[in-house]
Amino acid sequence: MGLTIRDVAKAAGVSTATVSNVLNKTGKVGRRTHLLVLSTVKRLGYFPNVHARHLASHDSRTLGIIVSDIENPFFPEVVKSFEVRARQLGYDAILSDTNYDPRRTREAAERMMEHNVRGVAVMTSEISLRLIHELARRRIAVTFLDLAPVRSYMSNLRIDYFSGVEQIVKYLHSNGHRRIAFIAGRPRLKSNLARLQAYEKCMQDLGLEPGPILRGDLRFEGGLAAGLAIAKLSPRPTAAVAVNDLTAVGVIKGLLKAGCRVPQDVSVTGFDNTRLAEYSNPSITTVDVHRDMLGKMAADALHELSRSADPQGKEYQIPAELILGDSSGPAPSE
Amino acid sequence: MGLTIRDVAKAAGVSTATVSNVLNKTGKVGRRTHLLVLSTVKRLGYFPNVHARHLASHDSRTLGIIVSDIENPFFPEVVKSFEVRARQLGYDAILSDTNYDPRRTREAAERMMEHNVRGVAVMTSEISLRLIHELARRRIAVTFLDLAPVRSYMSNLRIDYFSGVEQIVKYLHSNGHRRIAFIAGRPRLKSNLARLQAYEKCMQDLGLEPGPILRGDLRFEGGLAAGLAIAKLSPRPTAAVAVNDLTAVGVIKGLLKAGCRVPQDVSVTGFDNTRLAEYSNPSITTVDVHRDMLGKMAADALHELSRSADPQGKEYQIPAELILGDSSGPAPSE
DNA sequence: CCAAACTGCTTAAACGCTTAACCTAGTGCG
DNA sequence: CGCACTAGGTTAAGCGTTTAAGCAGTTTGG
Repeated sequence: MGLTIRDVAKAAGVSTATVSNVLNKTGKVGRRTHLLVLSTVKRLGYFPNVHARHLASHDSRTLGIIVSDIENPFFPEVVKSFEVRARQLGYDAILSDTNYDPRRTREAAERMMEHNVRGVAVMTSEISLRLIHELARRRIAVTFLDLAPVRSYMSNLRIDYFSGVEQIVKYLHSNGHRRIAFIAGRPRLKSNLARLQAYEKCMQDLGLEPGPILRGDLRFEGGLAAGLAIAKLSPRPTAAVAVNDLTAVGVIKGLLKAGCRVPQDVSVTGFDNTRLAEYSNPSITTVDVHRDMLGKMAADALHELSRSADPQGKEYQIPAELILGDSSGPAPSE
Repeated sequence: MGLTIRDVAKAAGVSTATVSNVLNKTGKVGRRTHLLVLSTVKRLGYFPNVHARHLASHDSRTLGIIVSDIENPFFPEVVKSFEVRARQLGYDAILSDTNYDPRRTREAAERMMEHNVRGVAVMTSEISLRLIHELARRRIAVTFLDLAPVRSYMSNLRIDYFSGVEQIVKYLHSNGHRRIAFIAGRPRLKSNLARLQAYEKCMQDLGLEPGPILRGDLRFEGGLAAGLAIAKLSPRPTAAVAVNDLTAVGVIKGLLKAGCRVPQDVSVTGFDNTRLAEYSNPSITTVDVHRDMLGKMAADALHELSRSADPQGKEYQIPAELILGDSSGPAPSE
């Protein structure tokens, strides 16, 4: 139904190959013809058909990104910077959301294969080994978030959770806090486990006894319950380190509901530096993991992998940075 | 490089047409052969090439969605429900983010044309009339959000802002509030203007004088400034209706900073029922505009438009629903 | 001054799939 | 029995691009 390259060629009085060469900027076309073709394209309102282009060129010039939940405030910024970077590098970007569901994760990976992507950024942990192999077999570059396998055609983006947690704990310690609680997430998730372990290690390094460790759920509700629980503890912790911002918001609400002031009675910290941290009342002391950088680096890593002849996987470190908010302060004097 | 339909056909000892017919469930293949082909597909790990499929079938079976900013908490849920519904209807879905930039909006629309989408949901106001015509010329179905043009191949999703604002104002009125301020957004945006006009109309209907009307910016900062300003007004309004949740959070913070209690001194309301409303401290009284429904209806509308022979545009109403939070209460006694 | 190299274009063969047209048995029916 | 159907396939012609190969005409270098 639409215009084809043939229509443009006919209108400009050249061959389709010439039109193609102009549009792909191969530099094989003379200046006059080049301009003639461009103006014809514009005049007719022609847009090349992506499907035909990919089919003929054996190259989709597409990168995919699979996230577990676009509604999770962690991801939109990652996705956005990924797409922006992909576009800069000349790629089309497609997004799939798995909703934490392994079946949907499989479908997402299959979609990537159907689209013949050059690379895919996997930012979910629900992916099976079988799928990873399947991707590798097709020479599809992969970057993972926090997962381990640095192999051929696979790179890894590693957020420096340890440093992030360390900065929080040291900051609290230097403000006089000694009883520092931790509100954990789901321990199955590697990124959660890393934070918990970092917390334990840091506490020990400072000569403090870790704990209490409360079980959260990465969600608001878990934080709320933890906040209520902490308020009732005796001796009460003077600080609570939550596994992420959302949980921290819950903790704060729980504490307030139980009559504790934040930060005068209890300091609370979050993790991830989502918008929530800024907009919360009080704003939350948190750790920025540079989500924008994360998306950009994922795209760069995929570009790198898919380009070189010997695609050696790499490990990328993403730094973490303490962001002070109003939810933390000096420990109350005993 | 990858497997082709020919490989599958050869391995199964049938023609490529048969494989194609099996995969497309045309029902033209016998039971035995059907199963044979399916098992061969599975055994080899074959996935059809989307580009070849679309090229040959003259049908991309793809729907697009253009949003202004995926980081804006309004959109992720819309996008998600759009994609889920699109998948249910058998479509692939692609997303473009314009970042409120007209140039990027044009690029997004061009991307949709390159992908030969059957329909596109335009959820941004930065789109030019020229582009809309261009889409119409290609028989690409379009659904807009809050924009007017219900024409051939174009439908419109209209959020019932009036009812939403009316519910808020009436609720405040019934709680004794008489001086109700309004924190506006950018008046150029139709959706913002609609809320402002609804506010003015409702106030008049209740025999109240509209105002003061403060200028916000749809953002946190604008709300903050407005909150500080309201605290200083004399006589001070007892309630502030903000154009959206984010602004409401700012207003609350501004009021608190200026020493006003929320909701004891001033009630504050938001709009959109984003996560923020729930997680804010205090939680915000707001209006739910059913974002999940919005995405689903957009996909349905596009499906409808692109399917029928006479694609008459329709108007869809999205209801609005008051959600009570802790940021509002009875007016203080004078 | 001629072969070689370059410039600027055209021709035509893919790419991996769908689908219309066609073929071959088997089946039902008057 | 003969005819029309049907069920279950196959063959081959595209779909709208890219790109290798080719081909004039012009420039370059020894």
